[in-house]
Amino acid sequence: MRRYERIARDLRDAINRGDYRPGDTIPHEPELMERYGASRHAVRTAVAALTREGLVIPVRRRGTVVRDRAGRRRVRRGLLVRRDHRGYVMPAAAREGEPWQVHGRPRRDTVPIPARAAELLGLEEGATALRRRRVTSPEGEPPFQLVDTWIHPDAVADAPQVAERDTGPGGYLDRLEEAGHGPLSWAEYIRVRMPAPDEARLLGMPTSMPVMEIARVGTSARTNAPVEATICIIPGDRVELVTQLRRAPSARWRDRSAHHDGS
Amino acid sequence: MRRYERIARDLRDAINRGDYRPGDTIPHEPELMERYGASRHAVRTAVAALTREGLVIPVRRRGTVVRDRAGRRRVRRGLLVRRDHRGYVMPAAAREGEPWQVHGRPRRDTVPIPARAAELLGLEEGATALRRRRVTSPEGEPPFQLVDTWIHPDAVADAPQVAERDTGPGGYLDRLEEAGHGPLSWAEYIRVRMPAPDEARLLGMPTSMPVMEIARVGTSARTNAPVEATICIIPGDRVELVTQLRRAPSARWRDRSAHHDGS
DNA sequence: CAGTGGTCTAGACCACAAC
DNA sequence: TTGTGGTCTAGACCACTGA
Repeated sequence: MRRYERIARDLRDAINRGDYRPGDTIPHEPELMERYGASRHAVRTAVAALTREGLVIPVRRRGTVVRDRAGRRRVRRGLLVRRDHRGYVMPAAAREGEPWQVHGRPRRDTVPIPARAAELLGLEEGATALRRRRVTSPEGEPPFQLVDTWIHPDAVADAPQVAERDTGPGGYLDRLEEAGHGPLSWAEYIRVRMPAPDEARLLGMPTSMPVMEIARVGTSARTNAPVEATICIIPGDRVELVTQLRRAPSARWRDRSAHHDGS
Repeated sequence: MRRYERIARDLRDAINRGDYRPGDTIPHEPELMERYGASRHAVRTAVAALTREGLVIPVRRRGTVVRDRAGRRRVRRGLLVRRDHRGYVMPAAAREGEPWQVHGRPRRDTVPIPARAAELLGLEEGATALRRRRVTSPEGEPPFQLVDTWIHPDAVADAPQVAERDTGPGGYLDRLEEAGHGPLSWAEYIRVRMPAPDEARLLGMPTSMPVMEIARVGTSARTNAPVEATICIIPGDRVELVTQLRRAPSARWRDRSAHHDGS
């Protein structure tokens, strides 16, 4: 067993035993170096392993903190866009009636549009667009998802209220639909990738843990072009998509009583 | 710009320019150390960055090889289990009639069941079970998916032919259904994680790139318990799940002509 | 301002796997 | 046998940032 493996194992066991609880810090680097007679590199390699596993997260000035692992949420995937009583699209992970909270304060900025959002909206990379950004989770849990909503500049021109702080009853989607783009239709794109540093920071997750990216693009019924894109980033250890499958008509089932053996 | 960033940028540009083509090796470590006057650590950090991006993959003895990036496949997700003319479940990524190939030779082993498969089949971890393992891709492309099929030991007892090399017409699923478990019903579970070293090796991908894990569990109509689980691992840069969404009945659309503003 | 993160040097040894 | 991967030592300096 390698030295860093031994250090990592000891720390992992201690965390799993509860010697260190969520929010506690594990011993800092100089102490681990002394305790194991190891170089800083070896200690850092050990802690990096725990970080990749999502057990701990380094926090500047405080030390390496044991992460609150809230467990995996099963996200039931259907084919429906659900909207809550205010008209906002419900998080796919939300159970009916379940209270959700916002972490920090939601942002509303006009920023240079990154490659992925530009691709989804059919824009040039580097142009600026309106972004709404918020971090949410089920009530009482650590951050679950980072949600960015991008609105196409043309659509903002059609429905200026979508750029306001208060988008009015039913939210920005109703404004877009009223402005001649309704009824919107949506497609969903799911990818796997590593988080950008700012995404990881906002989600309280290590950059070495992958995320699931769920992008939903709303297309105008009038122009048949994308008008809004919502990109949802979820830490990989927090989510599992679940779907009940049906048997396709071609997926025959022959039971043993019906034994005519047709090719 | 950090030294390793500069090295990484130069190599990235050279690869994108086509100076190094898929299958070529980039200059090896001693040469890069000399060319940039950098330590091995700095050079390795630079190459590690390219590896994370999926541009290159280290191959023992050959060097660091430029990866054949076959691009992302859009996997249209529906709710149906499709089976081909032989009765086998079709890869979700397969287009109708598209030829697929197998990489290496399919394996059929009785091995200790890992945690994930045990969980899906409701077995104790460490017990042994029958695994069929194969790596497939669309014809002519590098490995796309690693598919492991696990069959519950009880189900093997019910339908011994599923453990044979030739599982007969319609494949193992027909054998299970004939043995009294039909019609099977399936659920699908999608997760995000980092690959195990052997998974990464079989898929020709770096261990620092995430994978999408798509698990399909078949449940017996008779016992109402899982009888088979198929776990499909796909490199994160090769796949995108796509779903067309429908509007839920509650997701009202009010057009501007119908302006009665009902709360 | 302490304790991380990140970068960097200049060495070392062993394992592994493909050519 | 060669060129990786991986591990390790023993240093160094700077940046960041939250208590």
